Amino acid sequence: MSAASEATTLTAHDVVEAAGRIVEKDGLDALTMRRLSDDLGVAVTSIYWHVGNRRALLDALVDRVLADMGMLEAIGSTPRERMASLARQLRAKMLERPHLIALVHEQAKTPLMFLPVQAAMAAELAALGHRGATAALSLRALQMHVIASVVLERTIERHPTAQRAPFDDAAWSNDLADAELVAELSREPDRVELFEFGLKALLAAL
Amino acid sequence: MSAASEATTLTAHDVVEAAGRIVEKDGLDALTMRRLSDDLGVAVTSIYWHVGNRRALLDALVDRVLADMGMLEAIGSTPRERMASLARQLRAKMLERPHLIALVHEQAKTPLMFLPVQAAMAAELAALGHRGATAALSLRALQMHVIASVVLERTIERHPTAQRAPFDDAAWSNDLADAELVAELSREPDRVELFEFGLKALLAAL
DNA sequence: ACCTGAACACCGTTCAAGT
DNA sequence: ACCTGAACACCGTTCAAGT
Repeated sequence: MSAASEATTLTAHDVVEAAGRIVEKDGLDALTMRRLSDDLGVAVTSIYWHVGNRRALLDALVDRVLADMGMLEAIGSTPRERMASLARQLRAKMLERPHLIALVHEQAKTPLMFLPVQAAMAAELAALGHRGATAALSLRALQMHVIASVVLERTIERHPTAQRAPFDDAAWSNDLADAELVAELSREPDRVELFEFGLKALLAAL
Repeated sequence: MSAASEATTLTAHDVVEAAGRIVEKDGLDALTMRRLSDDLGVAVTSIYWHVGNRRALLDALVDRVLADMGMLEAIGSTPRERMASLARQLRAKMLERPHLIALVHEQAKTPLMFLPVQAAMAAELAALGHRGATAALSLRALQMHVIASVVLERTIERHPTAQRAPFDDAAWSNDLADAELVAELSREPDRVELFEFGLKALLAAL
């Protein structure tokens, strides 16, 4: 089931699979047509026969990732708890394959990742008496929070400590200086705490 | 003052300026060393003498953008109003040059754009009785919201209507279907409304 | 139907050579 | 100190040619 790269003829599916492995392991920049053809033990040009071109390959890859997302289950006793659990699960799922979700985001398909939980969240919102345009706005705010959390998390991960401030001292050298605040801001943020803070605020605003 | 591309010898500053114009106008992908050298009427290789390489050029460009951000002024009578005004102004400033802030974000320097307002926001938080770690968390949540808003806005702009759902029908074909919600979600979101919703929720959570 | 090699126009970058 | 052209190793892509 796993050793699929046999001597049998190549399929478009094989190409997308191999491309997915490259991106997941070494990032989008590592996915060149030549590297891909090498991994498949085939000439560069046969890739083009199967998937058209690089752009089409990325489209197919994004579709594959979206299809792999699967359904999530709301857990908790109150509507708000259940919505929070959905948001947390979606976030966790996205963080599992950072490079691939970066690709999805680059292709502006991030909202599609939210679809599997949209209906479930709508049910919870209905339980709170929200529907129509109001429910849509809440849904989108939650969606934006989850996506933002993942996108920013990935950014932090890429460049671990690039947080030094150029005009830091100048900006803070006034009477209002709060030493503990400044010290805290110079540390790396607790991402989970930050995610939970925004999540709680949004749910409370419903 | 503007016609600076005279016959005088080239400087690193000129190179960064020209690069900024290219990115601002045609996006990051349009910035190639050869295009840049053409714009400057110079051989490709002299670029390398002045700025090292492409990576260093991008770093310099990011520094320039960050330095150009300038200070903002808190407007409003209550601390919350003043913080909201700062967030709105920062967002507006970032949206002025989408391609350049995309570059800043790609280089993981987005948090640095928040520095000019950080001290001002800290003062407002102090007025609300928040300081230290609590204030830092609030600050970061606000920061995340502004950045997320801009980053997502840019994504939407790039691919105007790529929001069709593959398993849309299946996901929604249950008894809880809310026709108005579904219709609303198929429309483009009102970005300002979405931004204000999250902003209000975060400020209320303080 | 599937795969290949040769070729093209483009990259970023290096380096010896000019003034 | 500043600028150049030639050259290198890489890209994505096309196309005529093979089986």
